[in-house]
Amino acid sequence: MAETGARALGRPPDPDLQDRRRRELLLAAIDLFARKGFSSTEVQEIADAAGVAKGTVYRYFESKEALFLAAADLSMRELTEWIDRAVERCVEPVERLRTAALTVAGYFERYPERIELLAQERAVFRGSIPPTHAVYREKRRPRFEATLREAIESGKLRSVDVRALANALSYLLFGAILCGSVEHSPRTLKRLVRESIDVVLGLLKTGDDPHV
Amino acid sequence: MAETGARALGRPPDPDLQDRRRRELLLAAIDLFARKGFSSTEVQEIADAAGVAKGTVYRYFESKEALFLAAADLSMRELTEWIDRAVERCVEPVERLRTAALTVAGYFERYPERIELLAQERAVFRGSIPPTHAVYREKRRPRFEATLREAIESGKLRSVDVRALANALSYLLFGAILCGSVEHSPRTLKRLVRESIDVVLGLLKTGDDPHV
Amino acid sequence: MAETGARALGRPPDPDLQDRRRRELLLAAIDLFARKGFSSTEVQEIADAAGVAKGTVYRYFESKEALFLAAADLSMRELTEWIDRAVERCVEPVERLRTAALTVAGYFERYPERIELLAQERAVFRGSIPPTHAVYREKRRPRFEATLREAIESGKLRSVDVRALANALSYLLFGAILCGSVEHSPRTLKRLVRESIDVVLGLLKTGDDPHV
Amino acid sequence: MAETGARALGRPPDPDLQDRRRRELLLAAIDLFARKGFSSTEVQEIADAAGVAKGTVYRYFESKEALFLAAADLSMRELTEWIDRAVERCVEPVERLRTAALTVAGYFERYPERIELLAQERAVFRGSIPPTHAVYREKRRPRFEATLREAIESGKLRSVDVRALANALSYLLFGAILCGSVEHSPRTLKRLVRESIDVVLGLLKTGDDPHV
DNA sequence: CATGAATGAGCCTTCATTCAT
DNA sequence: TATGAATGAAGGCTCATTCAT
Repeated sequence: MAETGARALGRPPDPDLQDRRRRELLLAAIDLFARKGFSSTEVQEIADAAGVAKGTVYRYFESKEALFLAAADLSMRELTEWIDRAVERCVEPVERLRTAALTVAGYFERYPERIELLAQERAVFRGSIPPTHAVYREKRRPRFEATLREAIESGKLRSVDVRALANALSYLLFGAILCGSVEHSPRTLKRLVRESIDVVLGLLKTGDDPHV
Repeated sequence: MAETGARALGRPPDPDLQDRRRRELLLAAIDLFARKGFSSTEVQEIADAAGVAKGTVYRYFESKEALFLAAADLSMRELTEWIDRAVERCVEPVERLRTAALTVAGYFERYPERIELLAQERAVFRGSIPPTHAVYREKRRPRFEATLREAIESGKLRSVDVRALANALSYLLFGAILCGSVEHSPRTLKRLVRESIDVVLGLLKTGDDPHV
Repeated sequence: MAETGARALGRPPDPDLQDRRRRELLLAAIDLFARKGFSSTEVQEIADAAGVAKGTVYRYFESKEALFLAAADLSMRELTEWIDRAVERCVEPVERLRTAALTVAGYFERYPERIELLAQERAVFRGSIPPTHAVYREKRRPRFEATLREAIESGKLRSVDVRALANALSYLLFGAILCGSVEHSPRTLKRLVRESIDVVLGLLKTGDDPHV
Repeated sequence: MAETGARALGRPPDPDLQDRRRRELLLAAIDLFARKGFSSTEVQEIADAAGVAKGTVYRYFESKEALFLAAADLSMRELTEWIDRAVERCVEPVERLRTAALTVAGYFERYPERIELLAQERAVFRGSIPPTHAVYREKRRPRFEATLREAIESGKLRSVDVRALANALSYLLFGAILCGSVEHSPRTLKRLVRESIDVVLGLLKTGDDPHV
C-alpha cells in the first residue's frame, strides 16, 4: 500500500516502514489494552500482534505507559477526524449537533474496543494526566457552544443556558457510550444515542410538539 | 446485624469484631483502590490501613479481586441507601427525580474517591462481570420509569418516550459524575448535576416556558 | 546448633533462624560474587545456594547491590576480628606489626575468594561509596601508627617518618594480597607477604644487619 | 604503522582512517569504561563518543569484552612506553628505580581514570585471563631485578634478597596507586608514591642514616 | 483465628549483537 | 565498508497468595 517507488534509496531508514510499524503497534495496543486491560496486557503480546520483537516496541515507545497513551490519543484523534469529516457537510446547526453525536456513536460502534480505552486510561493514570477524552472534549467546546448559540439565535432551538446545555449533551453522550456498550450490545450504540439525544433535541425544538 | 446469639459456641468467633473488621477492610479498600488504582494498591497497604495482618485479609476475602468487588458493592449499596432515604420523603414525581439525581451528586461530592471505583471496576474486570453500577441501575429502572410515567400521566411532564427519557437522564447523570469530577473540582459536582438536569427537566415541564 | 529450647513460643519470628538465614545468604553471596563477579551472578543463584526462594533474598536485603555491600562488609569485619584476636597476644610492637600483616595474609589464604570482593567492590561501585577496605583501613590507622611510633621510640626500629612508613606498609600489604593471589597460587599468600614485609622490617630493624 | 603500501587495492580501505578510528574507539572505551565501569557502559556510548555507528564498533572489535581488553592493553602499553622513555636517561640504578616508580605515579596522575581499568579488568574477567598489568609487570621483572642486583653489587643498596625486594617494591607501588587514588585525590599520587618509595629506598641506602 | 515470613511466577526493560541496505 | 534498526535473551524486582506457628 502506497509502496509506489519509495524506499529505493538505500540508507534513509525508510520512514514509510517506520510509520507503518508505529501504526501497527498502536492498533495492536488499542486492541489488546482494550480487550485485556492495561496491566493484564504484556508488552510481548503487543509485539507479537504487531509482528515485531519485544525490543522493537521500545524503539517506538518509551514505555508501556507511553504506548498506552499514544494508543488512546490515536483513538481520540481518529474520532475527532470522523466528527470533522461528518460535520463539515452540515449547514443546519441542529443537524450538525445530531450528526456529531451520531458520528461518535458510529465510531464506537465500529470500534467497540476503543470505548474501553477511555475507562482504562482513567483507571490507570489516576489523575496523573488529564484524560485524553477530556482534553479533546475541551478543545471542541467553543465550536460546540457556538453551534448551540447559532441554533438558538436562529430560532431553531428554545432559549436555554448554553453552557449548561452543552454540558448536559456532552455528559449524555459520554454516559451513553460508556453505559450503552455494557448494558446492551455495542452494536446498538447508534440507536441508543439517537434515541437519547432525540428526546432532548425534540424537547428543545421550538414549536410545541416534542415529537422527535 | 441480626447476628445476635447465632452460633455462639464459645469465645473466639466474636461476630461483632468480625463485622467491624470486615467493614474496616472494605473502607480501607475503597479508599486505597480509589486513590491509587487497583493494581497499584498492594494488599499489604490495605491490611496496614485496616490495622490487621496481611494474612487476615485473606480470611475475609477470597482474593484481591473479591475484595475490590465487595468494596465497589458496598459503595453502590450505600449510594442506594442514600437515594432511598432521600426519595422517600418526596411525593411529587418531578421533585423525586430531581432529588434522586442530586442525591447521587451529593454522595459523590461527599466521597469523591468512590467515583474512581466505577472506573476501576470497569477497567479491571474487563467484561468478566457486569459492573456493579450497571447492576444497581438496572435494579432501579422499573421504579425510575414508573416515576416518569407518573409525572407524564399527571400532566407534569410532556409526553415523551419513557424508556428513551429514562436512558437519557441516566446517561446524563452518569456522564456528569464521571466527567465532572475530572474537569472541575468534585466539590462542584452537585451544582454541575443540578444545572445539567434542570435544563432537561425545564424543557420537559409542561407550559411553554422552559425556565428552570 | 544453639537450638536449645528456644523457639517454643510460637509468634516471635525466631530471630535465630533469621540470623542464620541472613548469614547463609551473605556467605553464598561472598562465594558467588567472588567466583563469578557481581554482574554475572544472578540473585536466583544466591537464593539457590542459600536454600531460599528469590523473594526471600529481598526480605533480607534491599537490592542486589545492598547484598553485595553487606557481603563485602561481613568479609572485612571478619578480617578485622582475626587481626584483633591475633594481635592482642603480642606485646612487642614489631612482632605486632608482623603478626597483623601475616594474619591478613592468612585470612585471605583461608578465604581466597574474598580477595575478589575487594576488586569487585571497587569496580562495581565506581566511587559512589568509599570502598569497605579503605574504610576499615582508615579506622585502624591510628592504632597502626601508634604501634610504629612505639617501636621507634623504644629503639626497636629506626627513626623514619611514621605516616609515610604506615602508608608504605599498608600499600605493600594491599598490593601483595591483590597481586599475589593472581600471580601465584593464593596458597602461598602468607609466604609471599612474609617475605615482602620482612625485607622492609629487616631494613627497619636497628643494628646494621638487615637480615630478616 | 609500516602499513604503507600493503594491500592498496583500491580506495575504500584507507588504513590511516582505520587506524585513527581504532584509536579513537580505544580512547573512548578507556574513558567510559574507567568512568562508568564495564557493565554500566553501553557499546552505543562508546560508538557515540568515537563518532561512529554502533555496528562499526563490531568491525573493529569482536565484542565488548575484546574492546575492553584492547583498551586495557593500550593503557598498559602506553605506561610501558612512558617508563621506558623516562628510564633510558638514568644510568644510576637507584635513580632508575625511583624514576620508574615516579613515572608510573605520574602516568596515573595524568590519566587518573585509567587506574580504574586495572580494577575493572580484574573484576570483569574473573581469572579467565591473566590481568594485563600482571602480564606487563612480569615482562619487566627481569630488567627490574637486574637493576636491583646492579645497585646492590655496586654497593649502592644494602644486600637483601632481590626477589623479595622486587616483589615488595612492586606491591608497594601497585597498592599505592590503587589505594592512593581512592583515599586521597589522584592529584597527589606522585607525592604519595614518592614518600612511600623513599622510605624504603632510604632504608636500603648504605650508610647508616635512613633519611630520605 | 491471626500472623507475617516465605514463596515463586510474572513482567518490564535493557542492551550486546546481527544483518539488510 | 558503515550504518542503525531489529532482535530476543537475560535478569532484577514485585507482590498476591500460602501456611507453619
